Amino acid sequence: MPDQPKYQRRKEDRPREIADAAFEAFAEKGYAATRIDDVAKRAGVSKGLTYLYYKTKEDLFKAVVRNVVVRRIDSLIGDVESTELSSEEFIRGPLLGFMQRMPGSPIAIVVRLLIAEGRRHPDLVDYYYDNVVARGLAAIRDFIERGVERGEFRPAARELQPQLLVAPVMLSMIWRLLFADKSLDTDRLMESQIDMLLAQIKA
Amino acid sequence: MPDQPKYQRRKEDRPREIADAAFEAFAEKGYAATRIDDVAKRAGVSKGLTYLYYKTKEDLFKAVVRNVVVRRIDSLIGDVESTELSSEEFIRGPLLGFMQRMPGSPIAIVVRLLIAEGRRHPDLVDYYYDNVVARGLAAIRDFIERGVERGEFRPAARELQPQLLVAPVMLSMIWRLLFADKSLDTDRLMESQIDMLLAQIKA
Amino acid sequence: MPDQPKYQRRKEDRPREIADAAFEAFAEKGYAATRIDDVAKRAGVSKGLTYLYYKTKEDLFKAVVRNVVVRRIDSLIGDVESTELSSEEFIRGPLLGFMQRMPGSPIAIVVRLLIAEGRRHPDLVDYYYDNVVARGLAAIRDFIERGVERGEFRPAARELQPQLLVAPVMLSMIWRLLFADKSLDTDRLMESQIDMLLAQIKA
Amino acid sequence: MPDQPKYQRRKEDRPREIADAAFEAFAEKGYAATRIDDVAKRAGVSKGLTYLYYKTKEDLFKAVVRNVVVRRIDSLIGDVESTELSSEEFIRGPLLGFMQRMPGSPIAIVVRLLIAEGRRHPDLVDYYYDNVVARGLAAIRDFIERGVERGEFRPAARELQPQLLVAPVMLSMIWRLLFADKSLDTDRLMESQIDMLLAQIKA
DNA sequence: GATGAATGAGGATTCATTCAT
DNA sequence: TATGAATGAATCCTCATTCAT
Repeated sequence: MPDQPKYQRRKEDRPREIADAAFEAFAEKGYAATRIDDVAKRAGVSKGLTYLYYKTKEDLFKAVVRNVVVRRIDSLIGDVESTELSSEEFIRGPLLGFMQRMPGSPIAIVVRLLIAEGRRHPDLVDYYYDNVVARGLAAIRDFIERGVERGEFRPAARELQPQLLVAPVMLSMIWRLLFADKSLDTDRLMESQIDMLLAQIKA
Repeated sequence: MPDQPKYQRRKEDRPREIADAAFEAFAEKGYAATRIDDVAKRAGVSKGLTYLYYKTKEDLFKAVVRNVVVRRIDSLIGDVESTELSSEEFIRGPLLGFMQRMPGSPIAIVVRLLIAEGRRHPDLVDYYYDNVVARGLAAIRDFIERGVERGEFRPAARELQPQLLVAPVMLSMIWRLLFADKSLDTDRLMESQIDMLLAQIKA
Repeated sequence: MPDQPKYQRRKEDRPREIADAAFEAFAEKGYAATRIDDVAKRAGVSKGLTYLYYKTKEDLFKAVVRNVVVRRIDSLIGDVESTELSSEEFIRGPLLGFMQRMPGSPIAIVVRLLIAEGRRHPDLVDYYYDNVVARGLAAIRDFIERGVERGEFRPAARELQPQLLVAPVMLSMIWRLLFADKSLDTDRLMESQIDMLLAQIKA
Repeated sequence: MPDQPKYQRRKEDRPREIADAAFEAFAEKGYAATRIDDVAKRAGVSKGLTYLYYKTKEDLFKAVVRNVVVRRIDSLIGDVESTELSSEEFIRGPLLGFMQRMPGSPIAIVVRLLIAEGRRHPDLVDYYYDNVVARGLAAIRDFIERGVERGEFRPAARELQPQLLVAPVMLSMIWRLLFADKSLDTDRLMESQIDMLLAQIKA
């Protein structure tokens, strides 16, 4: 197809296209090893254009993280909140599903990027904490509180550290990132954790 | 004689000194941002000498990981194995202590390095898996088996995924690496997990 | 109609407007450090339009120099020539005034630009020499000749190098460009020089 | 001559060699148009080595200016001060010679560089002012004072602006830099100026 | 063995210039 | 004409690696 012009104007889409390409590249190679040239090539764009939308490589990195986080986290959390199931049904159903999807989601990759580069981008870490971690933990606490009020959970459930629910998700993420081939039934891991937690807090 | 060196160092220690310096540097700045010059300076050695012992920066990185892993893991695990307590006493005592020390140990830093750079060093990841993960998991399995045989644990304990014990350790590691300042009682997290697990498996 | 342009500008003015904007920019930052984008923004015009009138940045530079030179030099010299004063009155009056205005005039900035970039634009230097320097020197020579013929100056005045009159102007220009803050009474400098010159050549 | 090793260690000489090469390059092309690569090539050195001695291009520029100034100005001024001639003999002899050498000296090139780049390097301009301009002016004032005390100059000579002596030097410098080919007898220009000045101030 | 001066490939960034709209 | 998105060559600077001493 020799008709493809090498010069196209698509102002609207470029920033997202470039950020998406950058996400792929960072995911594959990490921040430091990714060359802007690579990103541009992936996005089908010249190196210079990247700089039109993102002043520096660091800017691009930040955009990528925020982008992925805001775009995905809302949809993930959104799924969870719209429910009228009993607490246990909800946990064993939508919540478990949500948790099981995390290790394969782009969030996992963002986590890796943050672990690798977080030191040099404390504002990004803060952003991630505020928009993902804090919100997630709050959601869990609210959910437990509601369960207690409904009489589904024992009052002592309020003492539960929400991170106990997150821990197997975290381990599964890291496991997959590092040992993709070494089998671990991450789904069952989370189920077991939920079993244990429910045994503890059910009324 | 002003030509006398300030201090006499045995040549045999040089490789280790360099690797230790490199570990510090990598821990502080990450792999990419660490310059060989930094490492040499930290080790009190010239840049050229570094290359005498480690052909490339990558070699040095690998040596660092292996070094830290073998040197520390043995001592950490060693502490745990020499015991004649009951299974529960052991878990609540030495094992818990071991787990609680992990997030602050060099292993946590190695984990970060592996997460950040693992993609490009699959052999390192394998090495880490074999020498840390696999050994750790096996140790847990052996321990449970012994508990079952002793009648301290229910036979169903054999089905337990050892990663359930590791999960809160993992989460605590990552939490500290990223959110050092955002308080989380990681000690209590691990205790709670152990409480839950014991409730599940105790005879 | 919101589509109506805020102000209507005649197309014929565009080249001059752009050149004026470029003059300002070059004056402020120098040739190399001036971006075409800056010039366009100053002119209230798009970058592309600049290229419609000036094929390259160099073209623009040349236009700027020629522009400023022709537009200003004529007005400056014009002020001087229309007179019927005696030679001494003329020198101490209009000519001195003209000289004293030079260091603050755009000519001074063109001089700086030529000094900085002249090497790469010999044609521009020639242009400047022909249109400013040669004309100026000739005017001085003519003036002296007239004074001699009128008996106001001694015949030996013909031997005078016109540059003696220009020298303090030159020094004042450079002084202001470089040492704006280090005070020098440039007006008095030129007066003194004229005193000395007149003492030499007066009949 | 295939024996010339491409790898030579001459730590002592490098900085000066590089600065000298840079001086040449800046003199020829100006600051902005000079590539570090050019400088390195001229110095017979790799690009990287330049950065070992000069952290940035700007540093190199500053070193060049300071270098040239300090190295040359002292020798030039030194020639002048060691004398026991009468004031007039001194002016017409060593001082005139000194002035006549200026336009062809490296100082002239530094002047051009400062005029071109001074805006962006105010500290350099200050340095130049303090080390060249101020010292030069002070020397002239001292010299006149001495002449007055000796009865060789009239007391009114103290009112003379030293810049009157410098003006033809300045003009000659600029003239040569720009109009090398357009003849001007700069030597005679300075002689004439000295004639005029002496006529004014001689007792 | 040690040193650190020297090399040079590699990558971020800028900006004059082009061209689809 | 007029715009400004898009291009890509050019250039600064870094740093792993080499090698004369």
